[in-house]
Amino acid sequence: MERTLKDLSTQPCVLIAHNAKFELGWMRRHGIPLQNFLPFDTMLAEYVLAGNRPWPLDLDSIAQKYRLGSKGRLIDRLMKGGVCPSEMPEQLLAQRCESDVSLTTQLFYLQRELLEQAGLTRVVYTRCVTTPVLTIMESEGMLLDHAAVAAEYDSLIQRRAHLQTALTALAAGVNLRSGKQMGEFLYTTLGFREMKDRHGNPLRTATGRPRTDSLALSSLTATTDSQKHFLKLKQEHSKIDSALTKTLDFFYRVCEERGATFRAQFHQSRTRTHRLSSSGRRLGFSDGSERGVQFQNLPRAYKRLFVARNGNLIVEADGAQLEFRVGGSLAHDPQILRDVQEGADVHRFTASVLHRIPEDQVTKRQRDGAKADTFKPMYGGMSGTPRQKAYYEAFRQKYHSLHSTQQGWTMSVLRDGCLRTASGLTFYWPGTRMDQSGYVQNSSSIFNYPIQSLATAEIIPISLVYLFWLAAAETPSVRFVNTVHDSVVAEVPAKELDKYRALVVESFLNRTYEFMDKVYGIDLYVPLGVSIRAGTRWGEGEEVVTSDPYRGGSSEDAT
DNA sequence: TCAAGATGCGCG
DNA sequence: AAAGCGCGCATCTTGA
Repeated sequence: MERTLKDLSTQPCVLIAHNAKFELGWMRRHGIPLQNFLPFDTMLAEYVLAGNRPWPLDLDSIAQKYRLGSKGRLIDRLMKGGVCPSEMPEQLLAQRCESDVSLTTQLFYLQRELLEQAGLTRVVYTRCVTTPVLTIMESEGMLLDHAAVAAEYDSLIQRRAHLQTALTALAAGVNLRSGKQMGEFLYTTLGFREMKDRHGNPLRTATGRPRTDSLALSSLTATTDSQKHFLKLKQEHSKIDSALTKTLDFFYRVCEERGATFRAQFHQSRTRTHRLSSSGRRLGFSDGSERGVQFQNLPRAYKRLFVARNGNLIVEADGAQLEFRVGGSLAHDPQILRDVQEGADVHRFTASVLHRIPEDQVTKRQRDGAKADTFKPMYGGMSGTPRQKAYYEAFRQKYHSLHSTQQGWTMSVLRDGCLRTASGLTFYWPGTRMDQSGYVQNSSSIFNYPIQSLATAEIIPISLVYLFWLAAAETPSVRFVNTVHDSVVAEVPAKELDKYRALVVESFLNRTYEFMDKVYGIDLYVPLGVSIRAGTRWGEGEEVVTSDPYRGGSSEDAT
């Protein structure tokens, strides 16, 4: 007897598909509930087997690699050419569907063996259980506040016009957006001296052109008032121009023409560390332009332009110091554990070394300025001023267990060309060598991948999946709208806020510990923490930090 | 005229 | 000689 997908969706069911999010998206649009489907995604399986190797992930390429034959090219060409399936030869289309199903099935059986041999089955399922959640989240989109967007847009448009007039007077005929023209103007016409490294070599772009980005501009020594004036105007112009062209112009049009809501996609197989990436769904506008904005690099200052639907609250849950703590767990670093237990202010330590003063004399300004340096040495950062280097050295000494663990990773890559990490996911750096000075190629990536990967490709997705399904059962009117590496954003009715907060703590801490232990055999040595912020607009509201209540951590208000 | 590369800039 | 990691999008430049 034939059963429909809708029948199947009422009981637990494994769905085997290549790029399952695509199929799940169609099922969702047809009103089929997704909670009973466990996908096995052959694309994600291949991605997990690849680790950080850039293997092709389309079904055709994989089928060829496994010698499963190739699917018909004609339908592919028609699809690419934008032909609607209803216009395609029915016979060919049916053949193509059957061939896809057959290829995917054969691929599944082959991958199942390979994954088991490699100890990667659990990693694949961790990826796969995230897919239905992302499918639903992608379909929600995020809502802008029309009035707030319009006000910000008008003010930036005006300001940019003003800056443009002023800059044109100072740099007639120079295209402010052209690095080439800007470089000639700065370093030839105005005669600025380029930023140099400590050996006196100019810091150039990859192709040897002088840099004109904001960092380079702020390093220039302006001698005259008009030079100072120009630099100031140009830096402000770059910032405003980038905000307008990349973000606000799009927001404004979305509000005017698209009901103030826009969507993005999440990609599970794009990054080397297996964290997610995002890209915007492109929208066409009345001026003929077509553009999109992704969800993971929105300017922080513009979070306040987003609101929840139905007058609800926007709630952001954030993994506290996530990579630092996960690094501490992987290395069993007692100093990181102490820092977390005592709620130490890591940036204050940075500032005290940089400014050579005791920690209790560090000002807020010095502390904030030190933030950029704090975690640079965690991923192998070495270069900088003598004081920065002194700090990097101090970091390596203070967290010596972390550093020696990372060196151990580097040594095993030198020996084997690859590194198997805590989850089993393996990264490959073939041909890695040490040079005369003792510097190992790829060492920064080797320091980073195991930490970034466990933190943002395993821990947060699992927390998200637990939170999503707990909320579906207990606070069903909560709508999940975004996730950004260490955070989850949801729209929550005010009267359900307390209940939702409890679910966040339960999922980000207890359930995640349980999963990491049962599935991966990983006992997190440093407790995780989660901070929650709830407000009418995204990013507003008091932040409340919770450390693990069962591991001696404390609950405190963040400052 | 078009595609690919380079650059700059936003986020964690 | 130099050396934090990971992304996506807009714009300009380059080369065919």
